[in-house]
Amino acid sequence: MTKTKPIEPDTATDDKNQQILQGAMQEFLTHGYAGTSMDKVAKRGGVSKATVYSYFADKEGLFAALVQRLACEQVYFTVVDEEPTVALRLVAETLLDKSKKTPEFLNFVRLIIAESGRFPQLAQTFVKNIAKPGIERLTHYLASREELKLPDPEATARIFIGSLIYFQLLQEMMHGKEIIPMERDRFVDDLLRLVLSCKPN
Amino acid sequence: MTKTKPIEPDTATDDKNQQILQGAMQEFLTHGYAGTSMDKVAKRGGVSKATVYSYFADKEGLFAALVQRLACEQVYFTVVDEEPTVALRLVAETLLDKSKKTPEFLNFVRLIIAESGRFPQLAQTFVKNIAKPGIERLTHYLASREELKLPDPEATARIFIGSLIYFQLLQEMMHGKEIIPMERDRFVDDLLRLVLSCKPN
DNA sequence: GTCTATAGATCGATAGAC
DNA sequence: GTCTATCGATCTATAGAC
Repeated sequence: MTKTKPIEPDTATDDKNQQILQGAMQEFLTHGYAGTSMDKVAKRGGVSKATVYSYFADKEGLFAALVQRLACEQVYFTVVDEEPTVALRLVAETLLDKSKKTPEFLNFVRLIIAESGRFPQLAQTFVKNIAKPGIERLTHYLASREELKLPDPEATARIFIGSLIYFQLLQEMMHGKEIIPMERDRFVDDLLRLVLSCKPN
Repeated sequence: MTKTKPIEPDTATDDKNQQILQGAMQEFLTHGYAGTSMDKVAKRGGVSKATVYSYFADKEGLFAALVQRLACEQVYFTVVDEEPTVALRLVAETLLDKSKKTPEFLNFVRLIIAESGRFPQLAQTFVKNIAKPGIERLTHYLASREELKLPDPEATARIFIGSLIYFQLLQEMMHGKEIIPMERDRFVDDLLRLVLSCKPN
């Protein structure tokens, strides 16, 4: 903001670097990897194309840097230490609200899936930084609640999260809302019923 | 196969048409929409580029025609009329084996998700022709098995299918197998336990 | 009908001025 | 460091020969 630039050790995140990544994010999230041009990235970031290439080796390097940054920032959901009916419903609603509160997240997931064939290690970055921690948090919670008597908390955690992600995938990402509509609460109710009212034989 | 071409009314599916679509399929499924060039489509189909444009108006038209065809051919899974432990396990294993038996299917789902932002109506074609019938078949089965006493068969069907799709998405499509491994049977066992051993309070 | 050849635009990446 | 200008390749789509 200030015109006089304060003494800023170059260890900090560069200003232009952030500008470029910001512009790159909008382009890649909207048009995908192949559909994004370095010209538009430069224009969107308010710099010249040569400047982009002075900060990133090539298009792949820029894309990888962007995915790394987004994968570090985003958090799927958190689990509060309350009784299951409260905590699990909160997890479900957090997940289902995620695309409303941060609409870029839906596009980010779409982008990762779209490029998971051509950039397998970027998909693995997503799994490692976002999906895995989420599964582990929920697994830990389910295991800690002994009253649930779950024989396999990790499998149940995957079922819980997976069915919610699929719901979002079908209704929002693939625009299935109008074709196979279902109220959010109705789905969550049945999911909670399955996990909570289930006792091993 | 025969050299002498039999009298074939042009109402039937054209030969060149099929060649082009076949070539287009390999290219689009591998490289996505923006990453596919009409030159390569033509080369892969064994025709010239001008011929491609004589059969399809433009790149978007070709892509739409391909998705329409694939969405009509593919079938998610079928439900046999056996007792739940048998029928549901068969559904689960059919779904999880789908990508092994027809590896193009994984790429097809990836492509649909990848382009669901730019081609929403093609995603809806997928939902209408593939996802919705699958959900409806399983819903009908779950509702017909009164011993399950499921209060909301459709929601349960979505949970069942969704958790399986997510498993495939994470383990195979996003290459999460090595990062968060889980045996297929262990996951299916827990999913069946949830659905089968659950009685309403 | 199907081809070759090519137009016109845009791509990723770089050279050279400042 | 950042810019403008540009290269060679590749893109979608079409014109014109056969």
